[in-house]
Formats: sequence, C-alpha cells, structure tokens
Amino acid sequence: MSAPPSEDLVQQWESEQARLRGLVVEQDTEQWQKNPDFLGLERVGGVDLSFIKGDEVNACAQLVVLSYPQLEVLYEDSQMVALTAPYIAGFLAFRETPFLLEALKRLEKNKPELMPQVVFVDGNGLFHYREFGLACHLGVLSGLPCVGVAKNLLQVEGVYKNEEHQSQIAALQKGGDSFPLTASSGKVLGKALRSSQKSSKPVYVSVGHKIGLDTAVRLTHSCCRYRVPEPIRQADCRSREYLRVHFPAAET
DNA sequence: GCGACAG
DNA sequence: ATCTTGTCGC
Repeated sequence: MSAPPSEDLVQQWESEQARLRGLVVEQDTEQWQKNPDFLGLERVGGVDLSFIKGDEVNACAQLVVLSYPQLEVLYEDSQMVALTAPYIAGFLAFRETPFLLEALKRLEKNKPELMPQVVFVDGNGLFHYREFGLACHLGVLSGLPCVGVAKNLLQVEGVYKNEEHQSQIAALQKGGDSFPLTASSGKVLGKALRSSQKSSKPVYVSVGHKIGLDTAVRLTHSCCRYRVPEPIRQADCRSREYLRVHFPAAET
C-alpha cells in the first residue's frame, strides 16, 4: 500500500543530513550541564508522535515540558498532524521533525517562559548511520540542547546486536550502569544505559545537540522513574491518550 | 536470496 | 509506530 521510496528523495535527504551534520555541537554548552546536580536546570522537554492503527498519515504530535528535578508536567501540547514523508530507517527526522518544530514554535508564542532547557527525543542522535539522527536534526534546527534515547538498538557502523552485546547488557547490574557503543572507527557514538534498577533492557542514549555524551547519559538516568525517561514517557502516554479520546476505535 | 530495519 | 490480556515475580 506504500509507494517504494524514491531514490532521488533519499539522496536529497542524505545530502541534507550531511550538510546539517557539520552544525552539531557535541559538547556541553550550558552552565547547568557542568554542575554535579544539574543546578540551574528547571525545565526538561519531551517529544513524541503517536499513530492511529492502520493510518499511515494522521498522527498526534506531542510536546511536554516537565519541571526538574521534580519531573512534574508544566506544559502539554497535543496536535493532530498529517505526515507527508514515509518512514525509512535512517531518515526518521524527515517524517517527524517539521511537526516537532511547530510544537516548539507554538510554545515560544504562547508560553515562552516554559521553553525547555533540554529536549529528550524518542530516537537516536549521533548513534545513526550517518551520525545524524532525529535528535541531532531537531537540535540543530531548533537550536536547543537535545538528547536521543532509543528503545531499540540500531545496528550501525560496526555496532552489532550479537552475543558480545548481550553479555555487555547482562553486565549492567544497577541503574546508571552503562557501556559504550563504539563504531568501527573507534568513535563512541552512544551508550547503552540501564536506566532503572528494575529494567534489565537498556535504553540507547546518544548526543543530539549541545550536550556531551557523558552528561547526556547522566541526565537521562536522573530523569528516569521507569525505563523510558519521564519526558518521553509522558509525551508518549499523553499523545496516545489524545488519540483514544478523539479517535475511538473504528468498529465494523 | 537473506537479514536488518530508531519510530 | 501498531496489532494485544493476562500473568508471573518481587
């Protein structure tokens, strides 16, 4: 039911990723990031899109802003959107970014004082085929510090989900433990993090923009009540709730 | 041909 | 992403 991806489009997207890749800032740029307790950090954002079953186009774009360190929801924005780009692994940003940017724009217009100081993104940052995942894309285009948190491992640049990987996961004993995801080039592209004591399945953290990897991992851990960091979890729950309320299951 | 494939 | 309830364990 879906048209095969146009080669031209994919090449255009690759070229766009290469262009924007050079604008990523992979280090801490904010004062709060250097503080052991993130003193000065008061607002953390989370974004996500939820879909209607069997609907390729319509989705709910969600932005939430939570207080830090309390992690209570200060702001919520749900907006139905019509997606135009197809989902292609490695090009998730072209499908989702425009709507996440619009949500940030609405926030800037309506509650600028609630603009988050860092945004958690559902997906990868530098841990990506061309080192430019969704979290980098949103970071560069918004100018905000962003952290990528993926729930599943993407096999990229020499990182495999093999026995070695499984054994490294088994070695993560307590919440906060992590191990590096190292590309064949030797560069550490991200880290697998045991985000909570309970969940043995890690999350995959990588730099999006304007934050260093170790800071991103430490911050992610500090935002986890459960396996998925609270900002992303809230965005996910609330966008799904929105769909439940506004688009009841179609029966026949 | 086979496996991989963030969300 | 979504399809999907209960169930086993701490």
